[in-house]
Amino acid sequence: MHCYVFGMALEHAILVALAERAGSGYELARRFDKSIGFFYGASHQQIYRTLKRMDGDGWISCETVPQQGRPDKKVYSVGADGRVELRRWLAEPSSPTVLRDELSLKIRGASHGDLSVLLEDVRNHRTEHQLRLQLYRQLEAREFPDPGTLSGMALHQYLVQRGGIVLEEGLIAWYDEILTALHNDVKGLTA
Amino acid sequence: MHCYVFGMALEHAILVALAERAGSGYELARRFDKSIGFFYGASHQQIYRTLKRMDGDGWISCETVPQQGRPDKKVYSVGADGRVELRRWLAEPSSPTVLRDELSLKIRGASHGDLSVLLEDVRNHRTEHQLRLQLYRQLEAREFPDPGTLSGMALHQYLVQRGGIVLEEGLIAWYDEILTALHNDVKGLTA
DNA sequence: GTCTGCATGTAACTGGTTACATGATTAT
DNA sequence: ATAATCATGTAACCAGTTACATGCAGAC
Repeated sequence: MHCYVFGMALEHAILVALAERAGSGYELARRFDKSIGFFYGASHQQIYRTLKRMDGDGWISCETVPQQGRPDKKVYSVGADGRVELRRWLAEPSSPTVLRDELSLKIRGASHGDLSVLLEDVRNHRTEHQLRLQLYRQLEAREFPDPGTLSGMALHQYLVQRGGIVLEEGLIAWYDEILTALHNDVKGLTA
Repeated sequence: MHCYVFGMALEHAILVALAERAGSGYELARRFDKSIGFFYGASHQQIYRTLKRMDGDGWISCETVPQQGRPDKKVYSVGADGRVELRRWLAEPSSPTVLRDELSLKIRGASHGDLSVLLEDVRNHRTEHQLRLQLYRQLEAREFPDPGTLSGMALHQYLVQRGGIVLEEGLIAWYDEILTALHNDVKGLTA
């Protein structure tokens, strides 16, 4: 009767982010809106709370930085214990990918509701993911103009970016398939 | 100051499942291990708890069915109020796709740990998703041999299945990209 | 004067995970 | 004997969401 203890991974996401570059809670929240956050979302409240706990555990340390014209900020950086924990966590088998997609559930239950409203929903999701894909491709072109030459950290960041692109492309192809199939289906029913 | 209230979607997943076919908590847990569950995971404890609440809310009703040689089971089915709620929920804009992938986080932080251990982890994930993809393709071939002729519920189920296939293919392509790139990187460093 | 950005948090709630608990039947 | 499948749950805990709360600076 074995049992893996997964979870509490936001701490590790923050550890990775702070190991790349020290930063404040606010700034981490911005970073989690982009890059890292696309694979691991987190709200600012969650981030502040977790930073406090990690500071208490001695994984990170905090320095208050006064600024002119702006509120003070607390800049956190990874300490020795945090680096040990990061290493430990990296060596651990990672938990399976979790996908939670309400839209696919609605597609599955589509016959119990209004199909045209649902199609509008699919179109909206498609638009959103199309925008995100464009953003990813822009970032890719700007930050990694010559992928063949990358190594180390830059290569790792590039590979994660690639994952985002591949997934978004897949989603969009899927939305198109849904729209085509259900559009034909609606026409077939009303004709 | 608008605010969408998302969440509590397991109830709706169960509503969709029970609208397809009435069933017990145990049986729903089995179904959530397959098909629906790939896009919306849920443990049996969660399912039992939620079924109880939904019964209390009058969305579903329960009938105890005695069996020979097996424990009694409680078979739930969707009632009138549940069907109303299902309709209401279907018309609502659906929450964005949530992806939580620890592995991509580890790739990003790879330089702070042992790369070969991480590559093993990527290989394991690849194997798991390859198996799942094979399963999906088997199901597709068995249940939907002639996709062009589908309509209604069968078409909707097929489309969700297609989403699974597209996503798994994307993930596997990504894992291969990672393995190729990091394998070269490791060789470059040790050479 | 109003909105956006910077910057930090608390409190209440909801949803999800883990561990524990029981007990019969069937197959190896 | 031992494990797997069928079948149901409770309790404690942990993680994530939503709402509320404050306050300054600079742009329009």
